[in-house]
Amino acid sequence: MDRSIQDIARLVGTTSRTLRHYDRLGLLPPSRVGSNGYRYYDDGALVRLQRILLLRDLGLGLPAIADVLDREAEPARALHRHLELLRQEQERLARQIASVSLTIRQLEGGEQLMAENMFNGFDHTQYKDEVEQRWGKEAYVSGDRWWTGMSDTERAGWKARTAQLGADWTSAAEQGVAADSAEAQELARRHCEWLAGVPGLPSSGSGSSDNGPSKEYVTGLGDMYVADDRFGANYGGRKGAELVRDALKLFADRNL
Amino acid sequence: MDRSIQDIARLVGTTSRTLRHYDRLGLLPPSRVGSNGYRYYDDGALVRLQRILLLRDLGLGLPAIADVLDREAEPARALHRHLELLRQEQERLARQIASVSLTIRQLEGGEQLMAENMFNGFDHTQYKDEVEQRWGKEAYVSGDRWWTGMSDTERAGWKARTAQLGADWTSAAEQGVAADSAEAQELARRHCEWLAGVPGLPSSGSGSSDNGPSKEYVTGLGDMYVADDRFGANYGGRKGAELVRDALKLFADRNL
DNA sequence: GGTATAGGTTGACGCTGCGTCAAGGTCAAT
DNA sequence: ATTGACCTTGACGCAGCGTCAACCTATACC
Repeated sequence: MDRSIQDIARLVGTTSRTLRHYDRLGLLPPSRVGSNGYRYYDDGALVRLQRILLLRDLGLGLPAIADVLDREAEPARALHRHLELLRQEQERLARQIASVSLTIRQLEGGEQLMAENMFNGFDHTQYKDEVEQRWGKEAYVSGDRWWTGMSDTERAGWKARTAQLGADWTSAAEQGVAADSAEAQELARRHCEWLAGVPGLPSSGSGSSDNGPSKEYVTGLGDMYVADDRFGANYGGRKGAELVRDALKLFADRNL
Repeated sequence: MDRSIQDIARLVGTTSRTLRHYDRLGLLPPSRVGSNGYRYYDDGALVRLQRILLLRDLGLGLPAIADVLDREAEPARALHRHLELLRQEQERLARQIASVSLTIRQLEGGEQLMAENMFNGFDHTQYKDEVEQRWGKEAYVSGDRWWTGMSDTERAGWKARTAQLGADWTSAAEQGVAADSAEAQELARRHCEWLAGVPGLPSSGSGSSDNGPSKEYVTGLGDMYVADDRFGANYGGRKGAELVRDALKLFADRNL
């Protein structure tokens, strides 16, 4: 009545290695072990194996399967939890697919679309004159190289990260957060951190630990946000831009 | 101008461990390494890192990212391939979700967990011999689609027929009908007919008009009914299961 | 100069679910 | 006895780092 490990494996369409694996995990011990060490499985073990494989096909992990089978935990509850996970995973995938599709469209859209994207995110070249005036030609050149040197893909990613910051600023502005509030100051900190990710900006300190943008740069940037509607649009309109400017100035005064 | 590993890591929102990992993979070597072994990154490295993280967020693996960045392989092509993978994964997830949902509904519908699943063609195809080994996963998939693709009325009808068959087997067993009796053999015929309605089952005829289940499949199924109490429960307990098994074997020997 | 603190370095294990050798016993048949 | 099929127990590999561990370095304060 007992069957060898291979017999069982072929019967259910798996491998002997898997069965040994399950044995070691304690998930499916053989019903009998010969004096030679051979594993033998009876019908009971076979049934258990079927259950295991069924649950596995449903996507449950081996520990979860052991839980359901051994502790008689109500399968429905476990499956409900599992379903939640699957749904989340599916959503994550859907978002990823959307991102990839968007990126592809942008890539294939050519230069035109690129320009629009650049403007949408943070078009450094658009402000060539201002940047040059304030920070000199080198700052502009290196910044421009950085930006134009990016592929469309990268620009899209930069845009995405920037968008999160913009969204946070916007919601803060809508909630009437004060510029000197902890929340706004935290946003300001993130904003500076984000700025530091842009190479070629004038740095305040030469030390490695403090290399954010300079105080002047940050305050000037805030002014620019207010002065230029295109910037403000990314931060919740005029009110948002003013919040950004004020919060940045406070933050710069205090920390830079 | 160079920044330490921690600076860079915080800048882009990752960890120094990750950067070391990328270094070891050759994906992102530091722009400079101090005599003390410290890694330093310049703007170029920062840009590259941002590209890496963007592609990673899109779900690409590190080798694929290296491909895109180093070999100047057209990103669009790589992304198209990647998109294909993502879509497949999403479909797989969708099927899994459908399966889990179905299982939950069945559980909450009140009856045996695995039994009905197996009837649906989910799992009992695993009782296959070597020749039929290529069935299985595919049977699972098509079985799932078959079931979830049915309308409610269809499902109800199928369930009713299944239940009727079970009831008839049970009453036959209770009346002590013999496996080789005309009555039991008629039930066996109905049983095979019913089986033929489940897609993805190994068929006896390779291309013939006779596409019922194979002889081996039917006898194996009978063995399973006896081996597994949950099946037996649908056919009047152990006695019922044994009747089904014996009758099926006889029928298979004679007619398949 | 000593020391506290923060940050740097190179290993190396852990996690998931097995696939895939490697080296060597066992069994049934020739 | 030999062959060939099957069995056993390790142990590495994969993806992408997290997480110690053990041990330098840099900076700053007293």
